[in-house]
Amino acid sequence: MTLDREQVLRSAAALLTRKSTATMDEVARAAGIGRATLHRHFAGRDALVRALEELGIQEFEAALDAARLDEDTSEEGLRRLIAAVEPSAGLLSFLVNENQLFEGDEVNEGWNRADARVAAFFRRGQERGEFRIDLTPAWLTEALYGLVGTGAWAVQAGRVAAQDFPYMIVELLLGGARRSVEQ
Amino acid sequence: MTLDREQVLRSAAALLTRKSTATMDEVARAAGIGRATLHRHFAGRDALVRALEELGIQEFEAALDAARLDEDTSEEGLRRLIAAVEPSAGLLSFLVNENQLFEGDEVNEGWNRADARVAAFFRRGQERGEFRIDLTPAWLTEALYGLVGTGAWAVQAGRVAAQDFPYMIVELLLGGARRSVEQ
DNA sequence: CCCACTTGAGACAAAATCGTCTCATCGCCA
DNA sequence: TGGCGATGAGACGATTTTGTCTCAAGTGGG
Repeated sequence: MTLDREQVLRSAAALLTRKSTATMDEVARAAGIGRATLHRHFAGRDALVRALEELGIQEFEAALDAARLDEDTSEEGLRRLIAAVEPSAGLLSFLVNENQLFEGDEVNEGWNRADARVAAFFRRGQERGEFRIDLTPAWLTEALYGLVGTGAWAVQAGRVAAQDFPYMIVELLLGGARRSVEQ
Repeated sequence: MTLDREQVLRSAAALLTRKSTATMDEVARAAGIGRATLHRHFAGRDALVRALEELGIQEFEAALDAARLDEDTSEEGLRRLIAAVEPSAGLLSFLVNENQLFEGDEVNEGWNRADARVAAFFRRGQERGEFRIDLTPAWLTEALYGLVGTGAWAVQAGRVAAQDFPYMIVELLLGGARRSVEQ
C-alpha cells in the first residue's frame, strides 16, 4: 500500500487553506493516515510546508504556461491565467500568507520566478497600451494574488458562487467596479 | 503609572499584523511591558484578540462614518473610505485573516454591521448606475477587504510606496487594470 | 512623607504540540 | 503460504506557550 504523496499534499493543502494553524495530527487525520506515517514522509511541519510550497509553485508555473500569456491580447491572457489558476487558488492563498511570516530570509526562488513572469506580463500589457501605466506592475501582481486569495475565500465561505470565481476576479481586475460609459 | 490600554492594543496590532503567530511574550515586549502585566489586562490570547477585534470594528465603523458614503458620488465616497481606512489597514487585515479561522460559530456582530454597510454602499452605487451590476455587492465587499489587506502588505513589504496606498487601491477597485478608451 | 496600587521579573505547573520510538497488524508479492 | 515492507495506534520525552502566582521595586496621591 504505497502512500499517495500527492494525495496527502492535496488534502493537507485543502485543510491548511481553511485552517492555517492546523496541527500535524489534524493534517494526518484529514489525509486519512496516522500521524506517524505523516512524519515518515515529511520530516516535520517545515518540511510539509516546503513540500506544499514546491507543489504550489509547480502548479502556478504550470498555470502560467497554460495561460500562454504572450498570445492574443493581454486581456485574454489574463482570463486564461485566472481560469488556469483557479484549482490552485486555495493553496496559493495559504502559501502567500505563509510567506508573509518569513522575515524575507529564505524565500523560495520559485516565487521570484513566478512574480517576475506575472509582473512582466503586466508590464508588457502596459507597453502595448492595453493596461494603465499609472498602476505599477508590482502592485498589479500583488493585487492579482490578493484577489485570487479573496476569491477562493469568498467561494469557500459561500459568499460567491464557485462558478463565478473566474469572472468576478477577472472583471474586477480588468475593469474595476466603475460602470464605464462604453458599456 | 496607569497602563495605556490603547497603546498596548496598537503595538499588539502592529506586531500581529506582521507576525500573526507572535506569542504573548512577544506582544508584551513589543508593547514595552511585562508579560504578567499583559495578562493582568487581557485574560489570555483570546481576550487580547477580541479586544483587538473591538478596536478594529470601532475604527472601521469610524472610517465608514467619516467617509460619508451617502454624499457626493459613490466614487468620491469610496475614495474617502479608503483614505479613512488606511491607518487601520494592517489591523483589519489581521482580523480578517483571524476571522477565517473561526468556524463561523461566533463572529462578532460588528463585522456583520460593517459588512452590511459596505455592501449597501455598493448596492446603492449600482442602483445609481455608478457601479457595474454584474459584480455582486458581496463580492465587491470582499474584494475591498482583500485589496486593503494586500495593499497594507505590499506597503509593508516595500513593494508599493506608502503614499500610493490609497491611489493604487481605489484606482484598481474602481477602474481596473484595463486602459479604457475614455482616458 | 507614607501607603496603596501597579508594575516587572521570574518561578511554577498545566497544556499543547512536536518528533521519535515501539509494536502489532495488514496487504502484497515472490 | 511465508516473509517483507508499510501502516496505525499509541507511548514517551522534549519543547514551547500559556496562565498563575509571588515578591521586590517604584510611582503617585493624599
